[in-house]
Amino acid sequence: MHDPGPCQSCSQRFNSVFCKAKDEFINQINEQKVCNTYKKGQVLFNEGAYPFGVYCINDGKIKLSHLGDDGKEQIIRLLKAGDVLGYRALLSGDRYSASAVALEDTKICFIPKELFVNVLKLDTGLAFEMMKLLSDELHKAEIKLTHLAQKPIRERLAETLLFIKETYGFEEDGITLNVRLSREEIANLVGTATESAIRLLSEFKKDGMVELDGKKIKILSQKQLVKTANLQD
Amino acid sequence: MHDPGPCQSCSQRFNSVFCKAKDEFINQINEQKVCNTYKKGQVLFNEGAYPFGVYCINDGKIKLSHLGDDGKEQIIRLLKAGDVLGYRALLSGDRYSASAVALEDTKICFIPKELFVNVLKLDTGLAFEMMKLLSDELHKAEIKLTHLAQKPIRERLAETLLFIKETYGFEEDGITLNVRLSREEIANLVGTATESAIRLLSEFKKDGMVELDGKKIKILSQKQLVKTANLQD
DNA sequence: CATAAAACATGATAAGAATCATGTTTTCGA
DNA sequence: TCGAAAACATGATTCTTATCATGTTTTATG
Repeated sequence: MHDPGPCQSCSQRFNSVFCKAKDEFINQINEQKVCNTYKKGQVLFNEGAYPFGVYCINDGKIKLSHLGDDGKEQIIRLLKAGDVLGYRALLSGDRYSASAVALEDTKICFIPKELFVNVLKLDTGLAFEMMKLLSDELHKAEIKLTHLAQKPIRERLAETLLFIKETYGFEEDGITLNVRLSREEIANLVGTATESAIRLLSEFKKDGMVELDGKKIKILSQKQLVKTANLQD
Repeated sequence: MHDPGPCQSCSQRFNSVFCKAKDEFINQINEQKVCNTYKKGQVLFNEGAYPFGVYCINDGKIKLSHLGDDGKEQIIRLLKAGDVLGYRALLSGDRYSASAVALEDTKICFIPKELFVNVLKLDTGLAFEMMKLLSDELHKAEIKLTHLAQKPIRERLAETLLFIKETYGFEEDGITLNVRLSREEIANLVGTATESAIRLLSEFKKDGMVELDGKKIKILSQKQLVKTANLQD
């Protein structure tokens, strides 16, 4: 349990999809929210479980991942403060299709399903924000899908490093990725074998693109990384 | 130009996402819709263009595809009568991220952006249907993404054939897939090289799972195909 | 109907990536 | 702080898949 204070003055108030929700509803959410702290590695929800609401990250980092048919993890999204999760299953009327696990100690507020749906019904602006969020996620998924189908692993790893940087940014030094991921997690993000991810990271190091220090990854040449990723736009 | 008659009595009235829209809005859509016929191979819209509305398929089949960074097509969705397309870009406020091409002669109604957005604002039920549609598509994309990352091509081809069957069904004979796709298109759906798709289809034939007659594909053993696809659920 | 172009097919080869094996380093809990 | 387990690293090998090459069949079009 933690107390991030009222939603109205939450540090993420204008970062999340709720940014445009009417004050009236923000007040309601504030009254009904339940806040919690999750330790690194703790599970918010598991694939297959029923959703009872949505989660709003106040501080910390979360990974969302599927289990493939042969039991291998595929990380489908990385989430940070201000991000909302759990809405996909809820809006589909499904069970969760992915598990959510904290990548570090994370503060999260839970908003019950009934309230969320009710606010969504009454606040058109929020509904449109939700549709935009879903559309954007769908877009990203389709791009990723195309890259998985068409790009070699070297390019995808470079792209993944850039994606991690976009998502979590750098530490104060301006070059160290601001998240600790295991090599296996990086592989499960790229969609490859752990050994391949390790090997290619070593190559990237040899090529002077990154510096490796345990789980710390420093980006030495973003330019070269972009080139290696071979992105069109 | 074609006249499918009024939306109120459209054959797809209760097949599309508009199934639950209020009569009042169906009337408005009916007044403002513009219907058109597209010949096989004709383009509805191109990746990069601005969306001016959404399309509702009255009859026919459409493929939605991205161009990968190296110019290779990746088919991301197959659409049929009752399906709506073009909403992703519109709701994101983006340009189209995919092109839409008719797989056969297709009758389509166009609904202008302003009307669509307006109806979405006023009809909560429709907004929720849209959110459900987007969530379902996102779910499918995430599953496909996982399979692309983790499954061998043989399994993915089997899965693709089953997917085509789910989408378009069989012809009157009950075994021939009710769509004509080139081997290249099948490959671009699976995410593989054309030659690999051809080769594996031949193997499937040898194994007695399918029968091939030009672009006609007959499913001889769906059971075996499911097994080959190695699906969990 | 003839003919060119596109699509299909199949073999050979090469490249990419997974898997297996083994050793080292780091992490974490008793 | 010690010891076991997990994570990391790297080489060797195998398997999968793409690419290249060539020939055949189908399709479209003047």
